[in-house]
Amino acid sequence: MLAAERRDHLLALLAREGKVVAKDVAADLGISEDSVRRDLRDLAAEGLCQRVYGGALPASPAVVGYAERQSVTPDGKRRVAAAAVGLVRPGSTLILDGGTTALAVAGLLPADLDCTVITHSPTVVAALLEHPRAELFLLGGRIFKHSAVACGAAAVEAAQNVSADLCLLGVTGVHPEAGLTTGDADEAAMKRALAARAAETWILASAEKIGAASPFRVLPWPRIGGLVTDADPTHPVLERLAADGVELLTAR
Amino acid sequence: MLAAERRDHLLALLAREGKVVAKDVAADLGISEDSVRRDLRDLAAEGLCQRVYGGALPASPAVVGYAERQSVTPDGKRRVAAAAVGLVRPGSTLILDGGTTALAVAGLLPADLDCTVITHSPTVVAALLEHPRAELFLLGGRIFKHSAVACGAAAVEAAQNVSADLCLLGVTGVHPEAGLTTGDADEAAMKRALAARAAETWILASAEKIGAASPFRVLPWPRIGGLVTDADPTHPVLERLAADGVELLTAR
DNA sequence: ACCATACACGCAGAAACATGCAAGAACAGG
DNA sequence: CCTGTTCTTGCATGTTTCTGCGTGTATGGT
Repeated sequence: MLAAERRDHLLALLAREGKVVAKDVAADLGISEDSVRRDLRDLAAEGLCQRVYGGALPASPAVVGYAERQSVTPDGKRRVAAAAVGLVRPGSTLILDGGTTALAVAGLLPADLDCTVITHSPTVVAALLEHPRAELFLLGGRIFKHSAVACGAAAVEAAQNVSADLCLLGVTGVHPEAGLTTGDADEAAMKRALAARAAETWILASAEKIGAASPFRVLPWPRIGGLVTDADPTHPVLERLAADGVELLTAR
Repeated sequence: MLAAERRDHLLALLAREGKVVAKDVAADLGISEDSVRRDLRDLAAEGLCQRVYGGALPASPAVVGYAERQSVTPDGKRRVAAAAVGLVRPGSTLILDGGTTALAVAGLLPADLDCTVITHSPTVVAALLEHPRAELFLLGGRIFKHSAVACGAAAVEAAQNVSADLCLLGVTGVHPEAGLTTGDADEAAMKRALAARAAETWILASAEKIGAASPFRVLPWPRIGGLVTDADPTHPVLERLAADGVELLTAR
């Protein structure tokens, strides 16, 4: 049985039965419960299911729809997201970006987390609906379909009215000269607006983003609180960042 | 039986029966009363139910909305939604409410529909992401979790800046004296704001809503363009509406 | 005021979980 | 074809979480 096959089986089971019990599946397929748990954890990180004690339940259709359009969330993003979760303090206010990495963060936040989450991503909202103690605030605006987030003048303006302790931002490039970059101008403007409204901004960037550059700059790169990545800390770009006083959090 | 599943079961029961008796549920599911009590205590702590001696009652009428999201869209709502789709003109601007009925409308809109959709529901946005020619505008604000839509002052204010040709609004009650009603005050205010920004407002109400009344009024009922329902047009409430000049569209 | 029932609390066994580790398979490069 | 590497998988470990039971207390009905 291939790993991918197992994943498909779990998703199919989830769709058909409405739930998955780790123990039962393990027995049915003749594999260890650990593997099932590992698979479920990965699926949950991609927003394709909701992990619960003993197994998993279907995620909200909105999240599944978005997650399926993306390719599988690579391991790097999952690790980065898991590390970033540690930055979130209970009782604080968090600005959470859109995109797969930020979505993975949302999926990995503890279910009973007591904090306020501000986001411009409908998908992140959907992922956090089941968190009873999380207060959600959605920044509206024109929807940029490619990444399914609100962008444009209205969204940037809406962002002016909020303040937060921490902002977690995903980018597609972390480059010495270009700074922190992304692939769309409106999106870059929105990310910039978000970063400006938080006391501290941390960047989420899996290894393949380090040293890469996209067309539009979000921020000149020393202007951030820290960076979460799974890349080797000895990477020249990261060493230069560290020398500039940017805190690095290495995900493993 | 998973713990999370038990919780869902309790919420569904609460929505369907209007109450939960700890002893009965324990016997039905073959679990100890302590577990049921523990679950109810947790749910109450999350504001999802109201704990009473012997069991629990729904926290607010809005909880019904929450439970509805779990189950499949009933046939009546689907018929109403299908009929409402016919009201949407290509090239026009549409304000679409949150809630299951409006979501069903979103799901039934033709894939190549060329129009602008304004909504305060992240779920509706997710449903329309695959419509390449649809321009989406999301109204942000504090998320009202029970129905997963943006509400509150910020959302109402955001609504002031849009205008549309048609507004499709779901309500939970259509009553001769109470008017058009829903289960939450903020939600009612939001729906009112949406209706005010459209040239014409149509109400979506499946048969069980006709003659029912919820705590909070959205609009006094003659102030609408039309009503889509699958109820019998000879229903006294509908006849009175028709006499007041409200257009009726009967879904079959 | 009395009694039956519901309840909260603490406890202990059981189940689920995360983590580290090692054996094996798949893979890439020479 | 061989070798070193990476990835996967199952197992062992310790930890956390859940659940049912016993005890004593609170509540509501009679």
